[in-house]
Amino acid sequence: MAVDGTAGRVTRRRLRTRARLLDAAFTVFAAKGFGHVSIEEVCEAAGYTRGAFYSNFAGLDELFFALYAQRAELIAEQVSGALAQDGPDLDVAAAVDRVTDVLLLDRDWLLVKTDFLVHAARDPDVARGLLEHRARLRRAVAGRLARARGHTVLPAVFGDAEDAAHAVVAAYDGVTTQLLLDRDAEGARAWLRQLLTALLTA
Amino acid sequence: MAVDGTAGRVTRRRLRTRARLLDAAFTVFAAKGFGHVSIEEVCEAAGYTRGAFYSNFAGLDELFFALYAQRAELIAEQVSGALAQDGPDLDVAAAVDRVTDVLLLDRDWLLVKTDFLVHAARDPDVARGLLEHRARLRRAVAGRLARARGHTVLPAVFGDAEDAAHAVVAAYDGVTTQLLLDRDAEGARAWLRQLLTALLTA
DNA sequence: TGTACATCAGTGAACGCGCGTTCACTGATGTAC
DNA sequence: TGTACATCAGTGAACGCGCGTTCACTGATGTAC
Repeated sequence: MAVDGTAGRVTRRRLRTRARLLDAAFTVFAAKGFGHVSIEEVCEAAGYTRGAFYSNFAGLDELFFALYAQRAELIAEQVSGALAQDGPDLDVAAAVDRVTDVLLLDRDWLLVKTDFLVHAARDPDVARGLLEHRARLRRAVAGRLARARGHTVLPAVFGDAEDAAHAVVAAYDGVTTQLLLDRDAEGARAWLRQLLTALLTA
Repeated sequence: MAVDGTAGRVTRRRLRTRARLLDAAFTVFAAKGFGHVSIEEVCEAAGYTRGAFYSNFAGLDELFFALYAQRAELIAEQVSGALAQDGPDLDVAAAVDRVTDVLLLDRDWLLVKTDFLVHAARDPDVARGLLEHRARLRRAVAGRLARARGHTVLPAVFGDAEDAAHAVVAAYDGVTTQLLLDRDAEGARAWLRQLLTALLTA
């Protein structure tokens, strides 16, 4: 958006190029990790020259951030969808299964996400953005738990639904770490289910 | 070790150089992250020329691995120490506190560890090594839990002590993720304590 | 303990490559009539 | 719908730097007597 308030004319062609660069970047970043990726590699994978890259992004960091933002938005929508799917008093177990499926399905995403975490851990500004995204997901979970409360389950030692949601996120992060190493997606899902059950039932 | 079985004479000087390179590497890796670090930077931080580096390591990967192995060994010893400290029937809470202190104290270590995780996630051979290290820690925890069982606490829905130890590790990993982002070490410790309490008591 | 010698460890300069970054140019796209 | 023109988006070559890697050399260290 320019200073005068116009969007500055974003052509179709530009959007397509940007999208292709982002898609290629996802593949390359997942395969080699941010920090082992050159602009040159991303361009080659996308089928563009480096000039095209600089016409769309200021550098690798900006591309990486855009990539993360795009995918994170996608995931957030899927999670919200999975949580909203059933009525107010249906059991939590089914919701847990659906969310678990969304979150642990794509190993490439887990890799990129962890790369981003480690990047954010060294830059407070980036960290702030990531924390906000996490807070958004957590609130969605908390809302769902609050809705279920009194109907089906009895959360354990946690004060409120926010606290319990925090625990859910921690369990998810913990299981992610294990999954990244042992590549056992089936086991991870079962294990996350078991953990959440232990945490969310009295 | 040479083929003839001799250790090939490791001089004092060599040991010192190696140690200094490793220490400098730890600082530099923690600050910038593996993948944003050049051999040149490590050498400069350590006060050596690049030739010295190549005289001791084949490349950055080898240095990084050596660094991880060294520090992981240190942590493992500290954890074992913290777990063994009290008698067979003292409460788990105190042990939890001590272990928590060891594991969440050094942010630099958490950064390097996560870098290593993300590296291992892309290389099955490296992953195997890391998984073995984790298994060792987990067994130490499981042993401690088994010792306590019947005395003080009643582990929850987990089948055996191994399972419960697995949950402890997951909780630790989950809290680590959060701590890397919000830098709230005090909160992380309190939170890990709460999580472990929720997981390990019925 | 002291000296002479052999070997080792780290130096520092040199080479070259990969790639980040820039920019004049051209073909593609959008707009006005 | 078609044409002419203006602007934009991506091309590809060029430049230069940072740094990985090598290697002949020298000062440090260890050993034998």
